[in-house]
Amino acid sequence: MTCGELTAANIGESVILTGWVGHRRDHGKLIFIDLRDRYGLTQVVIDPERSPESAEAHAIANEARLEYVLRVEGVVVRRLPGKENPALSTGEIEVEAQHIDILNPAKTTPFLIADHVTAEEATRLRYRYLDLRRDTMRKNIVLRHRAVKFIRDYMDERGFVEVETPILTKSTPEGARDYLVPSRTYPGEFYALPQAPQQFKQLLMVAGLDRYFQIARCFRDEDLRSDRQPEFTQLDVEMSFVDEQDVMGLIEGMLIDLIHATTTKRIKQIPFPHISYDEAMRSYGIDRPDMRFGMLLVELGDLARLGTFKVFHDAIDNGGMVKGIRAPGLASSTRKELDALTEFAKSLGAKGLVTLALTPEGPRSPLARFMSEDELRQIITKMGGETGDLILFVADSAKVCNDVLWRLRIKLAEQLKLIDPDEMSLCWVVDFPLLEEIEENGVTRYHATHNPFSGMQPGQEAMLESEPLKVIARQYDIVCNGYEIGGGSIRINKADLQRQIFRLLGLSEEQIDEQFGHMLEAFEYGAPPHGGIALGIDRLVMLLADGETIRDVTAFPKMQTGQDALMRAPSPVTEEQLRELSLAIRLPEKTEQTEQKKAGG
RNA sequence: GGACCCGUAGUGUAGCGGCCUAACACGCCGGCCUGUCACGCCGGAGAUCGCGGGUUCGAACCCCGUCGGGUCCGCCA
Repeated sequence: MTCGELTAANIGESVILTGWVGHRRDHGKLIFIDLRDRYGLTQVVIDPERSPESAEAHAIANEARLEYVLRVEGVVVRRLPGKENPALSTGEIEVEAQHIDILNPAKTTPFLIADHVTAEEATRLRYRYLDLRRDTMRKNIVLRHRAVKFIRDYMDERGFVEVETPILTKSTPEGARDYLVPSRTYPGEFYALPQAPQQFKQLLMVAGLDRYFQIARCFRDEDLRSDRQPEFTQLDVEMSFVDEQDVMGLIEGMLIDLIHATTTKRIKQIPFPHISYDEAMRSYGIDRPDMRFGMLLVELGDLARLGTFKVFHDAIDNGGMVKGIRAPGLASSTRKELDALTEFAKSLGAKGLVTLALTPEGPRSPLARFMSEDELRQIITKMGGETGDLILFVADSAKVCNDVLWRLRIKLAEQLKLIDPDEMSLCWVVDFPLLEEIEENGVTRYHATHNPFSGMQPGQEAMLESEPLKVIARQYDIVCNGYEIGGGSIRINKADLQRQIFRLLGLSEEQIDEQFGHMLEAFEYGAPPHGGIALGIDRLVMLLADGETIRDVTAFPKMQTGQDALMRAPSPVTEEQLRELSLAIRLPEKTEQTEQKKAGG
């Protein structure tokens, strides 16, 4: 019998409940205890004058404190008329205690176990087992279970086979920093924890497994964010003899059903819209557009050349652009509010913000001094401005314009309450460039935007030599509410083409053979055309749960420093353990600067 | 590696140069209470204001450093 299941239908039954003391309301004679377990809350009432046994129960209830573990024997009774609690599923009844055992007392907890009480992150994580007793946290963990269960069933029903791939594997040069595990038997050599099962799943396709998936743990030794943990879980999928539509169709269907099965949220648009990378950057300034609201970015183009406004002209002359965003109803913003927006923009790298307020009395803007009324009107028309709007411009490089405006767009939407919390907006971002140019130690080189295994649009192989940056990948990202929740591609399955990509990425023949020889070799034994996708389960569940951070949907997450506050990891190991692994610790030397500061105080 | 925010009883907050002998709520301890449900009432304990240094007649409050947590950039799909 659980604390969540008793209803009027059980009236008269003798029951035994076990759980934690959630609340205790002591009226001197009468005592009410809200007994809590995973399933809910049941009110236990202790009346000392009901019977000789209940007097004994009363004495024990008198001792019980918050979070004590109790076993209650009693009878289910209907609550007195007018005393029902409609907020509770068990609110029609209560359990009249005949006998109570304290199974275990509890120290006063460092924070109250209640949803309206929140402690600092570090305290919550240090006592995670208490934090997880809270209603929302427990619901999040259960929701995560249901989501993963749903996904497993969905994939299974469609013929996918879940295959476990190694956790101890090989370090590879591309991508994130690896977590390394020293080998005892091969002194000086290391395993690496997988950043993703990418290569294994492709090898499973060569093996003819045809439809693979895995709820896979992945590891990346990079700094944390609210939506990034060093270990995280992916739904990893790979399929043979498929094209982009097959993979996207499968995942789209799964996400729609998953959202409907686990939440009451509406999906803004089905089928999910497709948007090209270029269009996403143009209209949203970011490759993971939040499509729950409008306020698209607009580039002024030649209109920026109207008038004599030097800020605009300079931006264009320096190869940049002028881009703006229209905030409905903000024309009446005060000087102070505009300054705050400008400060925000500056903190993101803009030199400033050019404002244009469309007040009922007419446009108010620094621009007015530098152009005619007619010219200003052209710009307003281009921006779709209406009376009452505030238009904000950034004049800079494309990168700065986009960086500033996509954040400004989100900030303004939150401010204007344009985001409906009951709505989810998903979209596919497609037509990514295969390669991008990055600068590393002063040297520019090519870098795979997704991963080095992504294929390219048919017929573009020749462009790899002539204009590699214009090659479009067969890649697709799935974006939900402005979060990238997954991405994948149709892969390369030909050894020579794969080798060419590695070369373009700057790997020597020796490196290719050493690092990826096994893949290239496998491709020579009849590798089928194949492609797949990986979805970030943590982020996905966070969105389903309306969470602010993936820590809230992870049972035992790490702090931003990468430490586990509960287990106190990482931690030193013994000299003996190091010796077995042929390892010696060489700590970084203290910098002279630190010493000087201390001495100079 | 960098920027910003936070750090005051167990928890969450207020106080932001002298009205502080540090306040409030919840929790904790004691007492009262037979219908509460974030019960109520009365009383009590509990804080060297993260730590170190400085400025000042005087610092929780200002400055510098440092530690811890968070958000972000870099990094990372």
